[in-house]
Amino acid sequence: MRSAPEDLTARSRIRDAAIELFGRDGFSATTVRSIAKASNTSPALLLHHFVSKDGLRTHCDGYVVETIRDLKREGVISASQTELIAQLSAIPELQPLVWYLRRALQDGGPAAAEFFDQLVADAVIYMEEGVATGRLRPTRDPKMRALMLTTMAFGPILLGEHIGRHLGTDGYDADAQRRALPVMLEIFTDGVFADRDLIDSLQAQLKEDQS
Amino acid sequence: MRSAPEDLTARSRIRDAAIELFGRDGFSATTVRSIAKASNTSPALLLHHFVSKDGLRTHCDGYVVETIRDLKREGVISASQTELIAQLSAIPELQPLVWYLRRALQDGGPAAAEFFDQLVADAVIYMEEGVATGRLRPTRDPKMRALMLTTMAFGPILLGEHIGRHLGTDGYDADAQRRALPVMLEIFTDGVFADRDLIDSLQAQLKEDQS
DNA sequence: CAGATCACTGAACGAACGTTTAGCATATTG
DNA sequence: CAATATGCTAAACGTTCGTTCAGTGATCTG
Repeated sequence: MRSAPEDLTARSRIRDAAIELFGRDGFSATTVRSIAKASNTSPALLLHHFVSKDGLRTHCDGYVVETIRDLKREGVISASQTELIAQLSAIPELQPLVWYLRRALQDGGPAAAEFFDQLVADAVIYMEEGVATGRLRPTRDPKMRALMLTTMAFGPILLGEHIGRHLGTDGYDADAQRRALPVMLEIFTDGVFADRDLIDSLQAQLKEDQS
Repeated sequence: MRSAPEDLTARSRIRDAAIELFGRDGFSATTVRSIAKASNTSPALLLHHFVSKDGLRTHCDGYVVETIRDLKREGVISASQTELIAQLSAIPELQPLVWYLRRALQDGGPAAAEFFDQLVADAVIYMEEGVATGRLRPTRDPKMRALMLTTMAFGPILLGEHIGRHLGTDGYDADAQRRALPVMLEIFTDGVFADRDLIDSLQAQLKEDQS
């Protein structure tokens, strides 16, 4: 993933090939033999290093989570969920990582959970700072807002195929993100609802429920 | 899906079981034998009716798309993408349909594409009406806004597992949606960004590019 | 330099997969 | 009433799956 395959140890070549194939085709559609072939090794060596196919998945999960954490610490990528994936996508070598995360977030499992929770926790802090400096509006429920904004930020990423079909791009790539930016800023600066009836009536009702 | 399994023909029982299992476990993790068992039939009968496992998938795709279209026409569910899934989730018998769509949207395929495109097209119309009546803010790019709002609306649905973990709910169910509603209204009424620097500078730049 | 450890392989195993086949009832049709 | 079609099944086929095994050559170790 970082240099030419022939330079790396067989163990890391297997891991990189697995991350790419698991992410692209899914876990159960990826065979041990296809990973061995893609990494120029043998099925037996794969199991020699990782015990079983499930063991390899667990190893990949841990590796991906750790890599993301390292990239954050090194400042290569920021902790903001809206920018994180964009930044990852901008580095071609890390593209398989994005695919893998995409697949893992949907299929579940501990790696995806840890990744997602870290993202939400970061968003809470990031937004607290934004509110303090006056860049972001305050909210009555910071944790809920961070949670919902994080999940919504993943919508375009998870459905990148359909965005690509509409915009003629390769998924939700840099070009698509650039073209979507104006309406995204529109939405998140001025909102979408023009009148305040909806939110006012809800807040009145919530106050009534409290008393 | 509509009444007790023993009342239906074997053909429809197979189809319903397939929709449930494909949606829950994915296509390649679901076996012909497991579908046959869940529908109280035999693998041979499944292939007698649907030629192959792929044929069954194609049939399910068509059935799901057609069912959604019928429900829209009958007025059981609305065409608004933000409410559609919530309305589908509210009808327990249709829950497998939501799972199936979720899986199909991620895996791709013609059924998911048609479903998604229909959703975006409906959103464009729905929002045009909203702007005309003054309920929604106007936008410079109605199609792009409809596209992005539709994809973002799917974020919480696709990542329901993680929302459930944070809120203690069963995914993005009715309870989770109710609790998220205040911040969602907050976000889509007042926005998130407090100052207009971001959007102003972008618009200035866009104007500059035009000239 | 003997012995243990390590990276690695080809061949094979049992299980499970999607699919085929031959055949059995029960209707429908000429 | 014979003939055809339909709904359905048990058994088996060939393939591919994840995994095991026996063994080879290189490298490290005492």
